[in-house]
Amino acid sequence: MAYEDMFSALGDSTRKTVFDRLRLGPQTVGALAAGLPVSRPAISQHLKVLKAAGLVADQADGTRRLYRIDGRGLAALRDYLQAVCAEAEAAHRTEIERQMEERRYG
Amino acid sequence: MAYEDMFSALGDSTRKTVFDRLRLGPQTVGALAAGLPVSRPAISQHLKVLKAAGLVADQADGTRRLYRIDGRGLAALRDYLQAVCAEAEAAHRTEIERQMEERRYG
DNA sequence: CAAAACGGTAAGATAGCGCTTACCGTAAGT
DNA sequence: ACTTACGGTAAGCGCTATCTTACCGTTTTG
Repeated sequence: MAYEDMFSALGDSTRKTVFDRLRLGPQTVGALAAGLPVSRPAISQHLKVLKAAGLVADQADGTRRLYRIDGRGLAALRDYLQAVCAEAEAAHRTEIERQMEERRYG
Repeated sequence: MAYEDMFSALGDSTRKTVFDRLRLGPQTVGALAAGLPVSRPAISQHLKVLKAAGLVADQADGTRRLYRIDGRGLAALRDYLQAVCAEAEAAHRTEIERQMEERRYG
């Protein structure tokens, strides 16, 4: 399940922080690691997970490697939540309606 | 961070399944456990996590206890993703524009 | 061609998560 | 009042995720 991979990826504290750093713009692995209290290899591993989940994309730039947020994966997750939200809201409305009905005739 | 708790909650396979079951309507703990390959206490623990994350709400009904999806927490998460999405799209647009500029004058 | 910069991967240690069984409290039925 | 149904909590165990250090390949630089 792809959605689950995304949720799981953003569910880790360090990974969520890396993701939020990338919101400021594309970053190299070293730059990301420099601002966090974990080693560079750890960041590499986290980026691998985020990439597998479709939340970030990478691009070679010499010996460096630029990582950026992948808007497509993000949009997919947003659409999923939007759908569930609409569903829940509809269920809530019919529930309210049912209670009104109950009060009138029950 | 509340968003992180939500992501983490939905990042677990069993918990995501429980959540999806609740999309069909309010359910008791026993009913949820009956349809899954884990014990009832495990379901209780998962529901506790989902509740702490603000994704589900519970309501006593005799000795039973009805769990339902909490639309407010869900909406908050959706809004967060919507904001990040808009941000990423804006960044993407300015990036495209920068490249066009580069091609014209660079 | 040598050296340095950058980053991915392997191996291993440790902490935390998810599961189970056992137990307890509370509410409903007889 | 006794029994049954329902569900939350505690204790313990195994597994996986995350971290570290060590190592290697690739690309730029002197």
